[in-house]
Amino acid sequence: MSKTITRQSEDFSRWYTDVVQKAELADYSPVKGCMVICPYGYSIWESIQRELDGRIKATGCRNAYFPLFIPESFINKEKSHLEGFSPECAVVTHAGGEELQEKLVVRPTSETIIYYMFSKWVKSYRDLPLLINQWANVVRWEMRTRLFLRTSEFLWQEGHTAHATYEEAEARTLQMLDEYASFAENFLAIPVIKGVKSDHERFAGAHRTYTIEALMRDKKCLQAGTSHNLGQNFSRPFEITFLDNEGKTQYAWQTSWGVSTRLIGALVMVHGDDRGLILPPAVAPIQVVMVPIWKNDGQKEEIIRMLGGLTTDIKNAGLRVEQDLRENVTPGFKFNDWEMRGVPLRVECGPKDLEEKTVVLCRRDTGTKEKIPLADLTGKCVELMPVIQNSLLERARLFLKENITEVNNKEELAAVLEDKGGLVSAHWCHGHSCEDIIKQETKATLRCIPCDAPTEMGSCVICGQPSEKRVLFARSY
RNA sequence: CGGGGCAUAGCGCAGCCUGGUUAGCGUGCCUGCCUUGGGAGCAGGAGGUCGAGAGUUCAAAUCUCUCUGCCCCGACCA
Repeated sequence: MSKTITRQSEDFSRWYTDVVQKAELADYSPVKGCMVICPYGYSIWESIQRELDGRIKATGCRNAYFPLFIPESFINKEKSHLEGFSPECAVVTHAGGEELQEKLVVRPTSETIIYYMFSKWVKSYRDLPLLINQWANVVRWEMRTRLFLRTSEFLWQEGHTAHATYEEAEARTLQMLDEYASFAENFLAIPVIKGVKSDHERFAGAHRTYTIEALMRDKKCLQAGTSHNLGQNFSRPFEITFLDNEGKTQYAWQTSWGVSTRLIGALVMVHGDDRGLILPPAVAPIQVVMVPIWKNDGQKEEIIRMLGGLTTDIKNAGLRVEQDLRENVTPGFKFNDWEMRGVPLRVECGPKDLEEKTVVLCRRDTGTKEKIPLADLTGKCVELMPVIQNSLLERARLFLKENITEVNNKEELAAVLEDKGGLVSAHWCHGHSCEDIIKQETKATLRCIPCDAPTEMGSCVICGQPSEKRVLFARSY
């Protein structure tokens, strides 16, 4: 393994792969397109899970678990769902040494199997709303894969709900979109744009798809989460019906929503720099790392004792702290190593500090080093956590803002996408052919119709037909 | 599925064109010494079906053929 990672400016894509592997987030598996999530990477996922699971439950959902295998006929029940997913499904044809009577699809998403069960569970309007979430792995046989961003198997949570009215389902769809946006911004320090997908980019089987879009440091966009209003598209084929309070049979109105391990890829690409990962304190598995420095055995003992005391203090203050007592590597190596892993704060403690009753505190996000009196260390660490968290969010917000460009014609749109990159805000007629022309000519896709876009009369940058809102286009992952 | 490339130690590579001692280098790993305030140094050591199969030859990592796998570009894509 080489000592340095590729610079972002040199090759962002290689930088990303280097960081993911060298920070030990993930590794390539022997199975094509699949990845191994390493302990450090998995602890980030656990951190995401813990927080998001709490937020989801707070909205009234309960966790459940549905099978990995779905009867092939289930996938076939909803036409656009089938068309969307069947090309990328892994299918089990044999088991127990025999050919199966009905093939089993390894879930690419669980709408069908969950709604089969919903049809058994929902009988009365009193059973609604039904609010279920599951944490699971799903499989989609992608042609081109990238660690965390698109792998054949990935981990996610998928929420599935059933409601008595369209309005309730729409409200739940938007509620979860807001939860995701709030989670991304406040926990991951990733600012996002909330919006609606075009008909073309809509989830296979959905009535309407909402998205949160984030901008990576290479100015490419990433869909960081989605929330779908499914209408009655699934409740009809799966016969999820209930008797309303007038005794009439009604089909349920449904939603589904999810975020995945892709969020880890977003964390890397939104905050990272040439030294590696930068983790916001809220999500960081290790928030403070303690590095001892010594010249001889006498000092070593004394410094380790002092470090141990400080570590306990910091831990008791509620922070996630770890000591790096490895003896076979130098302090310099450790500095670089922990910077690679994105730990927000590093405490250096050596002979000089012992003498002066201080330590050196180094911030990962700014790189600044500060000499701190021993007595002030814990307080300072606690105080810096929200400061760093906020500083990362503000930095990312500014970057996002600076990289949304309004354009008013096709030439401008192409030029901005080519030279500046980022998101372009343009008028569009809602026609699929215009969307497609832009994709063909600029490789940019329609990311979303932003929820907060003001009404503004204009004309489609391709066909010139009237438009009431600007929408966002960008090249994306 | 179309175009291009690669396959030799855990990882990254050289050797192949022009066949010929015991297949080498960097890094990582192990042991010891010495070091430690920004990726230390020295010494010793372990580690190889040279992707698989067949052929040519006295002799194949090296030449020929077949197969397999992977990577890049395109096409495709929640």
